[in-house]
Amino acid sequence: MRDLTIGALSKRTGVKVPTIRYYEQIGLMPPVPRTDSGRRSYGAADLKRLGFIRHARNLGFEIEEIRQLIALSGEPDRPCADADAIARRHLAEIDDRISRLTALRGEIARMVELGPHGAIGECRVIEVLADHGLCAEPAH
Amino acid sequence: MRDLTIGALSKRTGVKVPTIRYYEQIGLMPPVPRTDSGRRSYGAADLKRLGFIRHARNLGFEIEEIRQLIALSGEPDRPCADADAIARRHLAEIDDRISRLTALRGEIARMVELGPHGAIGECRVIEVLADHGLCAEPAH
DNA sequence: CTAGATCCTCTAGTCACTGGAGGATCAAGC
DNA sequence: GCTTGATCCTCCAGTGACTAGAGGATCTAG
Repeated sequence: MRDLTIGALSKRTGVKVPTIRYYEQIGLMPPVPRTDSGRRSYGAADLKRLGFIRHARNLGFEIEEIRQLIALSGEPDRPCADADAIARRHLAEIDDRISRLTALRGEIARMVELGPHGAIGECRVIEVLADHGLCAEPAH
Repeated sequence: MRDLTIGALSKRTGVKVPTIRYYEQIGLMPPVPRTDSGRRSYGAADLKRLGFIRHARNLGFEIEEIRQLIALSGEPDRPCADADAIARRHLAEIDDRISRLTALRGEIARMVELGPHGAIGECRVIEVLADHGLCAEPAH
C-alpha cells in the first residue's frame, strides 16, 4: 500500500501537512516516491512512523530525541537501556520544569492575591516588579 | 547620572549585553545617547527600567506583557486592574502549563517505571510510542 | 468547463534570545 | 607612544519546532 496523499496522512495522524513536510526536510521522515505530478505518495510504514513521531512529540520529546528513538526502534537486538535512558532524561527535564513553574506560580500568586488595589501608584504588581530585592534568583 | 556603559549595565542587572541590545531593537528599552565614539550611555532610569524588565522576565512574563506593564507603570493614576489582569492571566497560563506537564509526567513515568527490559524488541518505551492507541489526546 | 480543494516549492516569520564575523575604541601596562 | 586584551559597535544568521503565505500547478466533484 502506497497510496496516501500528504493530506490523507495528515488526517490519519493529526499531524499538519506543513509539519509533515517540515519533518521530511529535517530528515525525521524519509522522502517518499512522488506521483507523475510530483505529489508525495505515502505507505503503511510512513503512517506508522509518523504516528510514532506524533506520539513522542505529544509526550514532549524533542525532535533529536525522537530521531534517536526511531533509530533505536529499528534495531530490535539493541539494549533497551538506551531508549529507557532517553525517556528518563526526559522525565527529569519535565520534573525540573514543573518545579520551576511551581516556584514561579507561588511568586505571582503572592503578587495578585489581594486583588487590584486601585491606582497604579499603589499597585502591588507593578511595585513588586519594580523592586529588584524581591526578585528570586534567576531560574534560567 | 548618565555614565554607564552597556557592559556596566549588564553587570548591574544580570542581563547580557546582546540581550540589552535586543531589547533596544524591539523597543522595550529606549535608545540612549551615545558617546562620541558611538558607545551607549545609560543612566539611572535605564538601570531601573532594565531591572523591571529582568524581574518580569524571570517571572515568566512575555515581552509583550512587559511592554504593557511598563506602559502602565508610567501612569500612576491608571487603575491597577490592568496590571492585575496581566498578572492573573499569566498565573492562569502557568497553571495550565503545570497541569499539562503533570499529565505528561504521569505518562512517561508509567513508561519507564519498570526499568529497562533487555532488548529493544521488547522495550516498553518504544512499544508505547509505537502504539498510537495509548496516545493521550493531544495537549497542544 | 468551473470552482474549490489540495498539492507543490520557496521564503520568511514566530519568540526570545544567542553566536559569531569583522571592525573600532578604550584602558592598563610597559 | 606602543601593545594587548577587554569592551564596544553593527550586521547577519542560527536556535527549536513549527507556521503562514505567496505564487503556481493538479485534482475532483458538480
